[in-house]
Amino acid sequence: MHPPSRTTASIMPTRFQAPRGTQDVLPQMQPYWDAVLKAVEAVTALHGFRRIDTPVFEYAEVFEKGSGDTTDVVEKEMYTFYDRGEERLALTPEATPAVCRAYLEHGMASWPQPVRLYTTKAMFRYDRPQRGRYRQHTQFDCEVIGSPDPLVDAEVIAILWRLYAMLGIKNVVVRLGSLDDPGPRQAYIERLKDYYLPHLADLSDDSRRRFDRNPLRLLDSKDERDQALKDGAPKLVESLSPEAAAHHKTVQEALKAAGISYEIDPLLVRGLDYYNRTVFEIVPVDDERAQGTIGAGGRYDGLMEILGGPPTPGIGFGSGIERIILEMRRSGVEMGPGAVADVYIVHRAEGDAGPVFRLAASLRDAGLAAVVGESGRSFKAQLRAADASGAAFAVIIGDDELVAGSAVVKDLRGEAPQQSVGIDALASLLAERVRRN
RNA sequence: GUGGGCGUAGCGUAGAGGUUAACGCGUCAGGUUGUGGCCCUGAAGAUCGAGGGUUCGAUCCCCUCCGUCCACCCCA
Repeated sequence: MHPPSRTTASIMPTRFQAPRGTQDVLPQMQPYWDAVLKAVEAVTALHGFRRIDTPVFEYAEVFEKGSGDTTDVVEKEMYTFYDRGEERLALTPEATPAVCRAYLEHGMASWPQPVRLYTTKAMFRYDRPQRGRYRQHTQFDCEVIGSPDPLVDAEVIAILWRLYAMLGIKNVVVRLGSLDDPGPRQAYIERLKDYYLPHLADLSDDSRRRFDRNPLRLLDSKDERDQALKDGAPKLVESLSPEAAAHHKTVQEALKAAGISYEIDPLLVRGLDYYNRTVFEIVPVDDERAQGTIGAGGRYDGLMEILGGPPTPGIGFGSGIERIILEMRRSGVEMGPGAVADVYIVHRAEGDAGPVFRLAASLRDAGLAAVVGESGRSFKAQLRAADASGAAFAVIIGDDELVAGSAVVKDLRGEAPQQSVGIDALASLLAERVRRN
C-alpha cells in the first residue's frame, strides 16, 4: 500500500508545487468558472433538475461494482486508500455510481419518477496528465433515474447542447450511438469476434488485447494496420434488436425536433461497463485532438441492480468543466477580470484612521464595494491602484478634508468634475451615482 | 502504463561551453507643492526546474528525478 517514500528533495526541489495533474484556479480564470457554474444552474433549472452533493469519497466497492472492476477507470486510475479504520475508500472517479448509491440509500424510488439530479464536483483519476486531462478535474453531472423513455435520452443531450450554446461554444456536434441491451450486445460481440478471429495475426498489439478484453474497442482503433479490417466488420447500430432500434430512432427524432445536430457514430464505445442502448459524446467538429470530448454519457438501465437495488432505468452524462472552459476560449470567448471595487478610497490617514474606516464601512453598508488605499503610499500611487482596480470613483481624503470632515469625489470613468462632499452624505450620493452607471 | 518535445525573473521571450545572463509586460518608486489612465526615468526581481556526472570551467554536453506539452492508451 505504501511505496518507499521518495526523498523530500526529489519531490520538492526548492519549493512546493501543486501535485502532478492538479491545478490552481487563479483569480483571472474565475470569471470563466463563474460563468459555467451560473449557466449550469440556469440550464438545470430550465429542465427541472435538482442539485445533489455526494461525498468526495465513497466505499471503493461503489465504483468497483458500479463502474466495473475491469474498466481502466477502476483498475488503473482510481485513488483507493484505507482510512484509519479498516474501511477501503476511493476518491470519486466518476459521479454516476455515487448518485445511484444515494438514490438507493435515500429511497428516491418513492419520489415522483423520474428523479432528475445534477451536481458539480471534483473527480479524481490517476492518469498521465495532458491538456484537458487532469488527476483532479471538475465535472458537471446530470442523472435522470427511473425512466426508460427515449425522450429522456434526448432531453439530457439537449441540456448539454443548451449549456454549450449559452457559454458561447461553437462548432460542436453530438456523436450518437447505441450499445443495445446486454443480451443482443453479447450476440453481436460474438459475431464481431468471429469476423476478427481469422485476422488476429494482422492486428496491432493493442487490438489483440482488445479482442480478449473489450472486443467493441476493436472498431475504435486508430492503428493503421487495423483500418482495413474495420470497414468490413459488422456494425452494432445496424444489428440492433428491434426494441433498441426503435429506442434509437425515437432519440434521433427528438434530437431533430430540438434542432440539435448529431451524427451517428457506429463505433462509439464508452469505457464504462454499465452502459446500454444510448451512448453519446459531444465533441468539437474542428479539433482533432485526443482530449476533445467535452461531454459524454449514456443509459445505464442495469446499474441499479449491480449496486444491489431493484431494476431501475437511468441515463446521465458528465461534462468536464476544465474542458468546457478550454473550448469556450477556443471559440473566442474572452472574459476580463472585471472591477474589484465600486469605490477606491485614497487617503493619508497615517495617524487617525477612524474617519477613513467609518467611510469605508458606510459605503459597504450602502452596498458599494469599497477598497481602502494603503496608508503611506503617495496619492499618485493610490490613484494608480484606484484606476487598476476598475473602480468607478475615487474618494480622496487628505489632511484638508480630514479637518473639514469632507472628501473629494473623483469620477474615474467619466467626465464629471471633481466635487467636495461632506463625509456623511457620501455613501448615499455614490450609491445613487453607481446605480445610474 | 508506452513513446517523444520542452523547462531561462510573476508572465512571455532572447542568449551562448568561459568575466556583472538580455528584452518586453507586470510590480515598486520618482517625473517638485496633495490627483489615475498615455509618456519618461529608475529600482527590485533569476541559486538559468532539481540532483548527480563530464570538463580547468556548465545555465548550455550526459544521466536521474520533478513539472509541462504532444501522440498512444483511456476519458471529461
